Amino acid sequence: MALTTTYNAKSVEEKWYSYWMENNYFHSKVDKREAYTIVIPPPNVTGVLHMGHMLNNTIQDVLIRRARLKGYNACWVPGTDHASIATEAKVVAKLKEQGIDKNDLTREAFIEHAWGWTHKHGGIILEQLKKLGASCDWKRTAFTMDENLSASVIKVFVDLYHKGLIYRGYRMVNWDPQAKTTLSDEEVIYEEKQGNLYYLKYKIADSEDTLTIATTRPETIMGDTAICINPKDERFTHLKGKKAIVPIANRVIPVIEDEYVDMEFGTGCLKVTPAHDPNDKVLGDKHNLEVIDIFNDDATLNSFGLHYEGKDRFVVRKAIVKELESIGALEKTETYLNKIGTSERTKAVIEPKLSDQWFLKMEGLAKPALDAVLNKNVNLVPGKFTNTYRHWMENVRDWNISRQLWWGHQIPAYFYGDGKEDFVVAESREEALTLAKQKTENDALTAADLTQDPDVLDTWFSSWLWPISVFNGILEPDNEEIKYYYPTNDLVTAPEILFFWVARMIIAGYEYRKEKPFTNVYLTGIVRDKQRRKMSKSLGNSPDPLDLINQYGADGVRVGMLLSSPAGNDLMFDEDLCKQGSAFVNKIWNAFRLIKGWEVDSIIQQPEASTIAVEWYRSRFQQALTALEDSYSKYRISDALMITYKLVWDDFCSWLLEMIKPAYGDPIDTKTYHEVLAILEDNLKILHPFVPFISEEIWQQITTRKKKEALIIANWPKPEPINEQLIKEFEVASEVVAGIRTVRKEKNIPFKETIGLSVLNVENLSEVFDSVICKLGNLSALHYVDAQVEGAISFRVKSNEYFIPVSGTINVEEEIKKLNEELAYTEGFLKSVQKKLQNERFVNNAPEQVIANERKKEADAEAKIATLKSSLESLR
RNA sequence: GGGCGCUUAGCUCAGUUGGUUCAGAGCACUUGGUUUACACCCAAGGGGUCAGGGGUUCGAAUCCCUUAGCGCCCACCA
Repeated sequence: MALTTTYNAKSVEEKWYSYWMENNYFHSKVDKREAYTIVIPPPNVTGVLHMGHMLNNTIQDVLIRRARLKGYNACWVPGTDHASIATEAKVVAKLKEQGIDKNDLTREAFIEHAWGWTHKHGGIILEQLKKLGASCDWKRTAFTMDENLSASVIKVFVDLYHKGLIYRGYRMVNWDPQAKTTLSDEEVIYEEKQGNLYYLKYKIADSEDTLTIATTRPETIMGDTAICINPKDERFTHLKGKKAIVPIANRVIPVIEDEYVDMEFGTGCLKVTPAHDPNDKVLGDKHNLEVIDIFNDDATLNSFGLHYEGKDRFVVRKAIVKELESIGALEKTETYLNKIGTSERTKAVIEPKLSDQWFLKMEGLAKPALDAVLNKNVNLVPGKFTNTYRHWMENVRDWNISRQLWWGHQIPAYFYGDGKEDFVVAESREEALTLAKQKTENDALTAADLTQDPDVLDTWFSSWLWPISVFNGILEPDNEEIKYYYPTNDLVTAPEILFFWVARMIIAGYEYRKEKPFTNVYLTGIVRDKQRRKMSKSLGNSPDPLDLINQYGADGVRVGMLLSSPAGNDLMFDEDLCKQGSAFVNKIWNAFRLIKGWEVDSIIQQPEASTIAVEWYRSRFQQALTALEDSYSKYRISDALMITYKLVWDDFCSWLLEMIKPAYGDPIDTKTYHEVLAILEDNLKILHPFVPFISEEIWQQITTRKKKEALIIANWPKPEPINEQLIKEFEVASEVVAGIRTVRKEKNIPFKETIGLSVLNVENLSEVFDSVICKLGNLSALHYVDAQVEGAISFRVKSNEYFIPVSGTINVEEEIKKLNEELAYTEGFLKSVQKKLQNERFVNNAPEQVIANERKKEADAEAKIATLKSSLESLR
C-alpha cells in the first residue's frame, strides 16, 4: 500500500467522525460503570464558533476522550442558550432590514420570528464543533428554551417566590435605552471616557445670591429636587434652610444637608436628582424628596423636559449647556475623565432608572455556595480565582432577574388588578386563576381577567439550572439520570462568567440538589492575538476557526490551541502554533509509514540493540504515563500534551525507531516488529485525546480490526514496573552517542562513514550498550582500552574517556586549549563544592541527602580532573 | 479608591515545602546534513545579573520589605 508522505487530514477526519457517530460511541446511557460528566457551557444560539470556543471545547474534548479511554461512562452534554437579549437584538436588527419594526408586531408574532431565527441558526455552532472533533453526546443536545428546561425555570421561579426569596421592588436599575430593558450589574461595562464637568449657577430664592454646583449631566437639572451641602462646610452656612431655583425649569427646591457630600469635590455643592442617580436616590429617600423622572424609555426627555421633550439625552445635553450659557447660568466647563457604564450587548450608555423589577434575594442562597468553594468541595482551577470568588460572594447583591424583552421565559406572575400587589405567581394560568380567586375572594374572576407580567427572565436564570435541567432534575428530582450523572465532574469555562454563571450554578445546585453541580471548574484564559489584543470581530484579528481546520487539520489546530494554554492565563494565539501542531501530526504519520513499510522476516533473531531499546522505551513510556496522570490531575493540559509530544517525537521516533530500524532494504525480525506495533498502539492511546483523528486512522490501519472496534473506546495503557536502572544507563549511552556526533561534526566525519571508538574504562560501562552506541554512532566497533589512545580526538562522559581515531594530523594546540578550558571549569566547580563542604554550618544544617550529593559531585569532579590531566599529558 | 495577580532565553511559558542533574521546555535562531519514514525532517550549537534595590539564611528565581512596569476583579464622589 502506498501511503502519502504528508498526512491528508480532511478525508480522514470526515471518515472517522461519521464512523464514531454511526456506532454511537459518543452516546452515554446509565450503566454500572462510574460516570464522568461534563456539561458544555451552552454557546449563544445565534453565535458562530470563535477562538474562545475552540480552546474551551478542545479542552473539554481532551478530558472527555481521556475519561472514555480510562473506562468511565463518559457523557458530554451539548446544547445552546437562548441568550435572550443578544438574540432579541439580532432578530430586531434582522427585521429592521426587512422594514419591520418590532413595535408593530404582536408579542406572539415576534416570538415566531425569533424561533424561526433559532431554528435556522441554532445548529450552526454545534455543527462547527463537530469539525473540531468534539465527541459530545449529540442525542442529548439541549436548548434552554426546550419544553422541559423552560418548565424547570418556571417551577424554580414559583418555588423561590413561595420561599419568599423572589420579590418585586421599585429600585434603581441599569436601563439600556436601546434594548429598552434593564440589565444586571454584571452586564454593565464601565469605561473611562473624556467628558466635561459643568459648573452651573443656581439662584437662591428671595436673595441675590447664587450657588454653583458641578455636574457631568446638566440635562438632569430638570429632575433636580434638592441641592445638598455638607453641614460641616462653613462656606455654605448661610445657605442652610434656604431654597434654590433650578435654572430654565425655574422650580424651587430645598437646600438640604448631608455628610455624604464630599467637600473637596467640585464646588462642595451637589444637585440631587433621585430619579437618575443611585446615590441621589439614597439621599432622596433619606430626606424624603420628590422623585422626578424626566426620561422616556428610549432616553428621550418626557414632559418634565419642557421644551426639550422628545429629544435625546445627549442632544439635550449640548443644547441645554448652550441655553444655560446664554442665560448666564454656566460658570465654566472643565474636562473630566469619567467612568461611563455601557451595555455589554448594545453598547448603549446605561441610564440609571427607577422601576418595578423582580429580584432574587442572594445572601442566604450564596452561603453554601461560598462554603463549597472555600472548603474545596468545588475546586477552582487555577486556585487564584478562589479569592475573587469569595470577595464577590461575600458582597453579593440581590439579583435583578426581570428583563423587558420578549424572547425568553415569561415571568409566571399574573395580575388581576392595577394595584402593585394585585398579582399571584403560579406555574400555569389555571393555577393562577385558582390562587387569584382565593386571594381576592372573588369567584367571578376568569382567566381573561388575568394579565401575565410581560417581562421575561434574565438569560442566566435558566442557565444557572443547566447541569440539573439537562438531566431533567428539577421536574423529576428522583429520575435515574440525574442521580447517575449529577454532580458532574468538570466544568470548562471562561473566567469572565465566573459570577454570571458558575457561582449561580453552584447556588442552584445546593438549593435544588443539596449538592454541588460539578467538582472542578477549569477556567480558561482569554484568547488574544500576538499583540495581546483580545480577539474580536470588530478588530478583525480573529482567524476563522473553520479556515484553520481546513488549513492545518482539526488535530493540528487542537494541538496548536493546547500548546500554550495554561489554565487561567490568557492565550497569545499565533497561527504558527497550528503549524507546529500539524507538523507533529505529520511526524506521527511518518513514523507509522516507516513501520508499515517494513518487511518482516521470521528467521532473523532479534538484535541486541532492539531488545534493549524496546525494554528501555517501555520504561520511558511508563514514566511518561505517571507524569501524565500528575499533569491531568492538576488540569495542566498543555504539560500533558508536551509530555506526550516529547515522548513520541524524541523517545519514540528519534531513539527507539532509529535503534530498531533495519539497514536499508533489510527486513526486520518478527519479535521487534510486534513489540513496536504494541508500543505504537499504546502511543496512540495517550495521543488520542489530543489528536483523535490521526490516532484513530493509524490504529485502524495497524491491523484489520473487528467490526465496531475503535481506538476511541479502547483501554488506557496499564501501569507496569519501570526499569529505572536501564533508563539511567541509557542516558549515559545517549550522552556517548551525542559525544560521537559532536566529534563527527567538528571533524567533518560524515555520518555514513563508520568509525572506531575506544573507551578508557575507568568506570564500568554496562556492556549491553555496546550495541546501542555502535548502532546510533555508526561505529565499526567499540574497544575497551586501558591507556590513552594516541592520535585520537577524545571526549568525556561521566568519568569515562572516549577516543575517536582520526585520519591525518590532529591540531594538538587546539585540543590542548579545549582540554584546558574544560579543566579550568571543572576545577572551579570542584572548588565551589569543596568550599560548601568545608562550611561547618552547611554540613550541620543541610539535610543528609544534600550533603551526600555534594560529596558525590566532589568525587566526580576529582575523577574528571584526573582524566583531563592525563589526557593533557599524553598530548604533550 | 479597595482587592488579587504578574515581571525567568528573541517569543510563549514551567520551576511543588528554600538545597540533587536549578537556571529549564517548546518554538524561533546559528551551523552541518537529503538517492535510505518525515525539510512539516535529522544532528550539533549559541542564548538569561530570574524586573531594580534591600533584607532573612550556611544557602534565595523561590521567603520578607521596597521601587518601577503590566494585567485582572470589585466599588462608582456629582
